[in-house]
Amino acid sequence: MTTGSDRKAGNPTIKVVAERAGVSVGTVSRVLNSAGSVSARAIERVELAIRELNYSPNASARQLRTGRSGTIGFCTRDITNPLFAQMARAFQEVLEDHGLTLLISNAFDDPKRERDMVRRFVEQSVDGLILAPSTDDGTQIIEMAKAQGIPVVVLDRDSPPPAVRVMTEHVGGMKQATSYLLDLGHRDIALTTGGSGHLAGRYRVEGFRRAFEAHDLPVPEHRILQGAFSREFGWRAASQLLLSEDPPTAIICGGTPLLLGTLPVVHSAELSIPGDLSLISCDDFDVTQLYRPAITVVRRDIHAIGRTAAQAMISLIEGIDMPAHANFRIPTELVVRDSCAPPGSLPANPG
Amino acid sequence: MTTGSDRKAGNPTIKVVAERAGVSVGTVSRVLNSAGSVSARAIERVELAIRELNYSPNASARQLRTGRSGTIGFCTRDITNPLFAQMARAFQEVLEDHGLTLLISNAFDDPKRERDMVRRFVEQSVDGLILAPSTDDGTQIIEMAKAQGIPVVVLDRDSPPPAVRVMTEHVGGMKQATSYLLDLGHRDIALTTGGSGHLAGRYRVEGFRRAFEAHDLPVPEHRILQGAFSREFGWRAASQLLLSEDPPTAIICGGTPLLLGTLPVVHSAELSIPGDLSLISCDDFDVTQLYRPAITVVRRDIHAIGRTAAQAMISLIEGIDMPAHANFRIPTELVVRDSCAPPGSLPANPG
DNA sequence: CTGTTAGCGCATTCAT
DNA sequence: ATGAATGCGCTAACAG
Repeated sequence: MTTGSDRKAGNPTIKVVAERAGVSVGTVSRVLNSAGSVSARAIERVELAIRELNYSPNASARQLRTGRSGTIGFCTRDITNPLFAQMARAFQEVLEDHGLTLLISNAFDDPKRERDMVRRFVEQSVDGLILAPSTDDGTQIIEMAKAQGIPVVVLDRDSPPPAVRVMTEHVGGMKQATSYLLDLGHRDIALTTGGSGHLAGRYRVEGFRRAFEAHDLPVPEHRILQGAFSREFGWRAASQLLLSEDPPTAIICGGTPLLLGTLPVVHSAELSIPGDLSLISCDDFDVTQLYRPAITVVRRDIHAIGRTAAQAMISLIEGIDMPAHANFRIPTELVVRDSCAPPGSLPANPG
Repeated sequence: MTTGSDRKAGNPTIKVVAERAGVSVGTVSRVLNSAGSVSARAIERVELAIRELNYSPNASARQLRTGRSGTIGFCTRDITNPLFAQMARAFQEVLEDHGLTLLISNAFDDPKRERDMVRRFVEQSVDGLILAPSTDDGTQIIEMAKAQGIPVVVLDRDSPPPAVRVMTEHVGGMKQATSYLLDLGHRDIALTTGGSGHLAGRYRVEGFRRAFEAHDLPVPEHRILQGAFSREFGWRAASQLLLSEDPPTAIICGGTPLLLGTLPVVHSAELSIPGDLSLISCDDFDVTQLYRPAITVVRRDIHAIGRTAAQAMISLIEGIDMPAHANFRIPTELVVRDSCAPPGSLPANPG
């Protein structure tokens, strides 16, 4: 006996249910959708038939007919990143309450795949799309979705209207983190973050600069390393920074993947934190909380972001009036832990 | 101007494309599916029309007609868990090569939601389902899917045939880890892991026991804490273990969430690793690699598991003969790092 | 309150 | 090589 043989068992259709219940398909459809009025007796008989047949309506047919699917697509850059994983959870929490199902897909940080996934979602007639495109090219994707009249919520990224945006106060958050280091006495601070194609990257750089300006200090442009929001780049940047003749006394990592790339370099260079190097990361997940010393972070409420985005989506779908280019801004908070100290607290790296 | 107004822009249909290209819908369909034979000239005209109209076929209609959707559903217990997130990536890698799209859903560790999600997937007529049910009750879910004739691959869990299973060698892995500790001189070793409703939980306990038996030592049943694969339970178990009069000299955490729950307790009890306590975890992710001291783990190749499962799925779908109850077993490997030492290496916790 | 019917967009069979 | 016609399962409009 082999598997893969008995495909297409031919599930019961609404017609079979109708026959079994001794009513018409119209009536079955009405009880299925709690629409129109049906006699208690009919409801009972239909429900019985449904149970007996283990009937489950064919979503394709329903979608074809109604144009709606009851699903929302979320296209992540990398589902492996806790940022997106946690957001997905938050989305789901509110979408569920509205009978919507979240479908998650993973673009591997590849713009081409991203486009494919969005197209898939559109073809599947999702009722809405939550996007966090990997580059500003993402605009194209957003347009694509909107051209189909599908409501779009965009995360941490600019977007042509009408699309609702949910953004983080990166500028303020980064300015606060940088100022904190400056106040501690650091002057040689480095920032590693995502590329300029990313709004989040640009804003972080902006906040970094503003802190120096507010302190009447020159901005150390050469300490701004802007590459990608990847572990890989985090590693490269940290290597360049820490393995040089003249390492900075502090590093701010503009995202968890950057931190994950930085830590191994810190370890292999046998640098102690915060003795040899002060460290701040953006976003607060397991590593930052459990690492010893615990890492100071610029935190944002992922859950709040997720809920806000999902709520906005609901409003869009339900046709509730909403400013064409609504823009929700989520604040950040500096969580001070043990990874920062005044520079030179301990003798520098032997060598 | 408000959003949420211009819904249902009425995407072009195959009929519109046909008119524009000056051919029949049948011909358009043929070029769309590279089926039958079409003249080069017709192909050209159709493709042009498609581009001009930015046409994209309606998946619902296609699915309704063919019964296939080109999608595989993956129902995770918790997408926030790197285990599932990484598996998802691996699935995708191979599915993509076969033109299949992975749809991920998140069950929040709730069997009821799990059932809902699977039902959703079935209704959406996914071509296959990859499941890792949260409890043995999951059997019901699996049956549900199979009743519809949908190929199912089950991860780390028993299942009634026909469903392909991909399992980890938990018994051997745990036995090896326990033996390692035993050989180091530990006698009071605790194991925290998921409940008995989980195959992975049962197998780990089994391996733990076998190690003691192989050393002709009595099995410390009272040190086996079997609850859930959650951070919450990890925390409770560790608290009970470490905040007692008589703490064990070593703990094995049967999964990353357990470790994440254990670490905070270790910190607040001000225990040093491996001085006061030796620690081993199952599965190797960021925390275990980057934590100082780096944590010894029972590693399994998540990527291999994912690829194997996806390959099996492809075989099932393509109707390739495969033993009805095929069972792939994935080995584990003990990665020794710095979190274990002989017991009593340092004076115990003051008190 | 209920039955009948048209048609959603597409793949496919049968002619030609 | 192509066009015409049929029906996948369902909802919604209409008639009764």
